[in-house]
Amino acid sequence: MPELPEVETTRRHLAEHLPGARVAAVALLDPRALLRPDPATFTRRLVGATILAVERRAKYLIMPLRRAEPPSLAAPSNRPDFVGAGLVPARGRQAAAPGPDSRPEGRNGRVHPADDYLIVHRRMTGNLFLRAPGAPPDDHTVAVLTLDDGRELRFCDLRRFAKLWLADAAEVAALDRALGPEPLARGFTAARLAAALRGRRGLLKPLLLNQNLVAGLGNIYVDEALFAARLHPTRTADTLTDTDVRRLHRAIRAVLAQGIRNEGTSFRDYRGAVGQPGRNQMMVEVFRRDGQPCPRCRTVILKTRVGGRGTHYCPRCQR
DNA sequence: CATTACCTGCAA
DNA sequence: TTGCAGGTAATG
Repeated sequence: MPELPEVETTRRHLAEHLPGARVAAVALLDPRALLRPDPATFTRRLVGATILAVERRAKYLIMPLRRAEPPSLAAPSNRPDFVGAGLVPARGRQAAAPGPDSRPEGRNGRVHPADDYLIVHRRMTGNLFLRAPGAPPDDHTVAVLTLDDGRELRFCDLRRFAKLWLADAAEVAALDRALGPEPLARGFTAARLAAALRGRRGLLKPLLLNQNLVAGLGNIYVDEALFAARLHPTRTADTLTDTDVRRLHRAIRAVLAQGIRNEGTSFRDYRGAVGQPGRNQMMVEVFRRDGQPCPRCRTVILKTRVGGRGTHYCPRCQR
C-alpha cells in the first residue's frame, strides 16, 4: 500500500496539474469506496467545484475545494472573499520557504481554507491516476472525477479497502489532531520521538506502525527504518537508550526521504499519478529480502511475524 | 495487547 | 487450496 513517500509522490504530481481544475462530472462505480456523504449529496457538492490545492497529511491526500457558485442571482454569499483570501498566502508560503520540509503538509492544524475537502485514503492497493481525455480505462476503477477540460482523476483500487469522502474544515482539523507528527517536518525532532515513545512498553514495530505516535510509516518503511537504526523489531520501547532514539529518529527520516527521492516503492500495486512505478524497491535493504545476505554483515535476513505483520530484519545487526 | 474483518488476486 | 499482501477500525 502507499505509505508516506508514495502518497507524497502522488501529491506532488497532482499538485502540479490539478489546482484550478473544475469538476464536471462524478462517476461512483463502486459505492463502497465512498465513506460519506451519500452518493447523491457527494455528487451534487462536487460537480462544479474547483480543486484549490492538493495536500497531504500522513497517508491522507486532502484536496480543498471551492464549491460551485450558486446559479441564482439572489442570495449573495454570506462569506465574501473567503476563498480568495486563502489562496494568496499559499503562493507567498512557497516563495518564502523553499526547503523540503516547508510544504504545508508538515504544519499540523494549517489547512487551506475551503468550502469542502475531498479526502482520499488508499489503504492497501488504492491508486490515483490523472489521465488525459480519452485515455484507455484503468483496471479496478472505483470512482472517476471528470474535469472540465476532459481529463479524468481516477480512483482505482484492486482490494477495495480504499476510501474517499468529503469533509469540512472541522473534520480536517480533528484528523490532523488525531495523527502523530509528520516525520519529515522540521518540528519532528529526536526529542519529539522520545516523547512519543515515553511510557510505552510495547514492541517497537507495532508502535511505529501506530499513526497516533508518528504518522506516515507503514510496513515497508518501518522494517527499513529499524534496520537502518540497527534496532530489533521486537525491542521494547522502554529499553531504548537516548542514542537508540536518536538513531531511530535519523533512520525514519532517512528512509522516508529516500523513498520520496525514488518516487515510492512498487513491489506490486503502487503506481504514481501517471501510472509509473517507483524505484525504491531497488534500494530496500531488508524488506522482502529474507533469505538474502544482509547488506551490512552478510548474515541471512529473516522474516517473522510481529504484531500480525510480516517483518524482515537482520538477526545480527539489529538488537 | 492480539485477533478479526474488510476485499481481491496471486504465489506457494 | 491455502496463505499472504504496502492499512486501519472494530472487536475480545
